Amino acid sequence: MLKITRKVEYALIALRHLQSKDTEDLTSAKEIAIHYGIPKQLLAKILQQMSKENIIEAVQGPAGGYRILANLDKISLKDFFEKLEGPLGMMDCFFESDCIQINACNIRVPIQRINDNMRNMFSEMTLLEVTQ
Amino acid sequence: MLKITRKVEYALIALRHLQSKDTEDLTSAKEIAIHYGIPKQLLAKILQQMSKENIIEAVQGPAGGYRILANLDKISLKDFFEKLEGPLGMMDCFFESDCIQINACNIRVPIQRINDNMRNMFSEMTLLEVTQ
DNA sequence: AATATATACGACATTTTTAATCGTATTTAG
DNA sequence: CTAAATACGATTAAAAATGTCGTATATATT
Repeated sequence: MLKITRKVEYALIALRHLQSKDTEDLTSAKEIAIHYGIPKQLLAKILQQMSKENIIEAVQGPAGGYRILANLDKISLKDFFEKLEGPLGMMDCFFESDCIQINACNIRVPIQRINDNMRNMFSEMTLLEVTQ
Repeated sequence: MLKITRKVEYALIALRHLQSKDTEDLTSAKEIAIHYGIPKQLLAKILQQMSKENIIEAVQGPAGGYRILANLDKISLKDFFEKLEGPLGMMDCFFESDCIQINACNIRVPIQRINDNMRNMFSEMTLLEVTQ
């Protein structure tokens, strides 16, 4: 539990790789996939998603690829996680209304507190801190 | 991602329930299971595990049940999570040696840093804060 | 214009993890 | 002796995460 997904892991690896290149340089999904031993199609989709979220920029056609678009210093880890994986919550009941409990759940409030701490923590870290 | 498991959730609900009773009182798994709509056998196992970890105490036989044993103010959330779910890490590579990466992983160190922050956070919160 | 190589993306399949159940043994109050 | 509780290994079911397939589109190069 409390794990990040491979998706986020691959995204971070790719970002860090792009970060190490010159600003205008394009890097293909293939290059990154081979370099780090990541399934190519899977990585491609993740890069596409980051492109949709305007974190990176995609250029099509041969000799195409991706490069960093956003200012990574301006994106919090919390926002990054939520762009890729949706709302951040330690329990599903924070998003869905179909709570299993018959009686009022007795831990929702305290867990909410922990959750807020976690969100704060990730709000205070930027993507740049992780990728540089 | 970054979710706690049902196991931990059920454990916290049960602890909070026990916490609300008199110190010497015994409460059966059945009572808690019915009260909160939790599968009884599953909850029983979780209570047994907490008993093994000396967080609660079990009394067998009819009219048996569980009551709180440890000082919940002395158990950090980190320790509690690890007692139930094993070592806390955002990526598997912190425990297992079979990293998928061909080349040296480029994000291990930065992720380690995030991970330390998370562990610190949970180290500074006690079980009592969640269950009272 | 044809070709090769790149991104784009929905649908499907597989694998892993989590959650729940089953069956049986043991303990003990009444 | 019996009923009601805990103890626990083995198995099954469900859910989530991970990976693959197939096809469409864009574009630089020849």
